[in-house]
Amino acid sequence: MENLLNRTATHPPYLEALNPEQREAVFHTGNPLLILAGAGSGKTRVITTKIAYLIREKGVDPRSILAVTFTNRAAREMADRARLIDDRAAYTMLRTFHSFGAWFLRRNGSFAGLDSGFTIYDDEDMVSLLSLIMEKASKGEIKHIARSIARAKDYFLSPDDPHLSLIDYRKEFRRVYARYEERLAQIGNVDFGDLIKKPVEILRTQREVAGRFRDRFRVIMVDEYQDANIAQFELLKELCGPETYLCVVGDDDQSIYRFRGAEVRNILEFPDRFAGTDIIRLERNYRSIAPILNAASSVVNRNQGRLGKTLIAERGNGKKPVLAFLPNQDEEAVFCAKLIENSVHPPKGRGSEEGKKTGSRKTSYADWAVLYRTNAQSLGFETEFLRRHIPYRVVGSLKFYEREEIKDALALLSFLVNPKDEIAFRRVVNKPARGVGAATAGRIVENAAMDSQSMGNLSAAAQRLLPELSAKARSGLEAFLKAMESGRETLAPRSSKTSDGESGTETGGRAEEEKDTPKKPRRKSKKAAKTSPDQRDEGEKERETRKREGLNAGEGLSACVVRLIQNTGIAEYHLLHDEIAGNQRISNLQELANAASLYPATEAGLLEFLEHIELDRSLEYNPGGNSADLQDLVTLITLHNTKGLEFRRVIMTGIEQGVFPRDDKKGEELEEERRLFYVGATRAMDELYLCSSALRRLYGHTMPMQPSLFLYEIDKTGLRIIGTPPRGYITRESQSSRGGQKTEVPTGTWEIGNRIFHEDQGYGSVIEIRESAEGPVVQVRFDTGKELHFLGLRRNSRITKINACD
DNA sequence: TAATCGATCTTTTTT
DNA sequence: AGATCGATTA
Repeated sequence: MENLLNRTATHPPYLEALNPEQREAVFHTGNPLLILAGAGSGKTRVITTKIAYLIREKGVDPRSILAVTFTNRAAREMADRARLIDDRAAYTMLRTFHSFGAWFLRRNGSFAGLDSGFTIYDDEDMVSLLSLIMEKASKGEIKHIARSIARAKDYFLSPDDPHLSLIDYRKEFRRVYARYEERLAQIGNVDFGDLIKKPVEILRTQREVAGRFRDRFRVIMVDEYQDANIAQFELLKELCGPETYLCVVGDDDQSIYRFRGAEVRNILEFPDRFAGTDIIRLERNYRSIAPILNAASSVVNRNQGRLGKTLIAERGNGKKPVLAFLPNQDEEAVFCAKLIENSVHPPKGRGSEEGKKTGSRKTSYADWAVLYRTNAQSLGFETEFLRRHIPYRVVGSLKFYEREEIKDALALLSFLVNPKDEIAFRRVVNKPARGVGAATAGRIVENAAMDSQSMGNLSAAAQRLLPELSAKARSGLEAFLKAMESGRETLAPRSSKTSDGESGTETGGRAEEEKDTPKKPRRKSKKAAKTSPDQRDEGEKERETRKREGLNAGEGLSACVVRLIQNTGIAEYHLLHDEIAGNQRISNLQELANAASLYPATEAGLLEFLEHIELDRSLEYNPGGNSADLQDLVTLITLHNTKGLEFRRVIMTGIEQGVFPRDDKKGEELEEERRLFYVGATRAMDELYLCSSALRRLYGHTMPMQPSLFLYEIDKTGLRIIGTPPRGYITRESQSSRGGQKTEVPTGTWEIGNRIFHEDQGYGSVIEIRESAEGPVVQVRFDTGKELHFLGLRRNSRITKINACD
């Protein structure tokens, strides 16, 4: 078949660019197709080309194509690239799994007792709801249960499922989960898991709905299939009828979301689940030079459970990856900064030579990415980069929306669209204090539940209860209700009974498409979650007073936001409540209002705004001036977030045992960490740097670190090693059987001559040891010449023994 | 009733 | 270091 395809006359240029395997994947029809696409093998190109090909060569209606991704970024990129080939691609439905689920439920949720005006609860809301159910439990327990419930939904397990104990074996789990579901149903909202689980349930029970969807989507494509969880697999199964063409793309070596319920099993067993599956492998890597690919592969090759594939480096040979041993995390940041500075502004004399090596291409900040395992690690790099004026952006899910004041404002908005939202109501009804305490709030909630008339409407219940309350509570509650009403007034009257009357008949079907397609209010609110400290100027003062008197209401929905946060007193509350950060909080609220201005001042617009916030919190901020023309930035990013991205030069940091991988990782979890390493390393096109520090501040203390297990799994001859390797690294064979072996420096015993590190004093040596009632006292002479005594066994000691490796 | 202090505990990844 | 919890205080 491949030969045949190759011989076929001339293809349009957009197809000419493909290699034979890619072309085969694009042309494939009929059976289900599994594309095993290694890192950098051009899978996005295949999917987007395939969409375009189906539309223009096969006459497929773009509206009958559904393409699902896992991240909003991937969805966006795919849409852009497909549209570039053929603008009709704009009419394909290209969404994340969760946004597709939300879209589905807005139209068909009534079959699950869901009103179209639902909002989506995030993890924090989940915890709030659970704490109402588990009154006596600690926050930790509640969080644990919340995780279990989320996981249960990932695995498509309901409270009555016999397999539930596989998720959480505790007896009460089933009961709590059931009550949680009940309560959530009463409120009329959904959590993340529901966005997948509920559509499956509806498709299974409503044959007519399932029929309509199968009718509509004749082609379904799934990107990053290795990240699909069981519930998502079930959703695909329900969407696929006998006529549906299903094509999934994935790479088992890049499965890094197991902790979130992703099942590699899905991809491994795909051919068994979908009869007659054809498999196409894309193994030509166009991104990285061979030495980088070798290093990445040699780590992931240690894994047991994988399909196994061999990537071919189409770009050929090049520079070996650099393995840098640094003394501590501050030096690590300095190392990165210098590396970047030197490449962007090469020291004179060496510049031309450097230029030859990397080709004539000029190096820019944007060529660089600094990768780390946990978000917290970004801080050190930010500090160092700020100091050196290295422009950077931080990519990650933004905590902006998790801030107290923002959550408060969102709760007000949520309560406006869904007056049954108990969580939102409880959050803001007594904020600021209005004399409506938890007891009164509880009464209102109960009353709303009892009374059949109000159908759980808390506003109505509150209104009704007013006469029975104490004078203080009454006036407070009245003020709250009035403030909510004032917010409602800013919204255009519900014109044509928006979308909630479509009980049943509505489908993913015909005419409502216009609003799903390209327009979408883009432009992100580029707000820094952290603000650079040196931002206070004189103009600030003036703005402050203006804010004190009233935030400026822009157009659209922002009027609603502003009205609510003013009239409820939430703005004032935060201003007065937090002496230090009050003003910051106000400007955060203003920022939220600005973001809202992009949406129409209608109930539908408000829903859209809320959904957008829940479903896409990815945001990046660059703390330097946010002048739009400053686009040449270094990228700071977690390993997880890099999937799908590529950079010319990548620095992977913190490759130490205990950080990456964490010490408690073993078995399947350790394999996932290896895959994470693989993902990170294969982002690099030209240059890869691996950093490992001897000391790291961790849990508030400076800890001695050992190189990551993964560094032992790479052949040393394939690396260029700089810095001082710890004892043992050079001599130890690269072997796989090193796992679990602990190599710590014992702190309990002290000898004269031991090298130590003190968090304030720096490095030093033990010069004397005495016994005391409280254990050994060590006398240390620091390299600065200073001498101090320490209790050698104190657990929270600020002094740390280190390997004398230099 | 709420704020505050100190002791104690837990440290990921994200739609 | 930061979050969280309990007890104590105003």
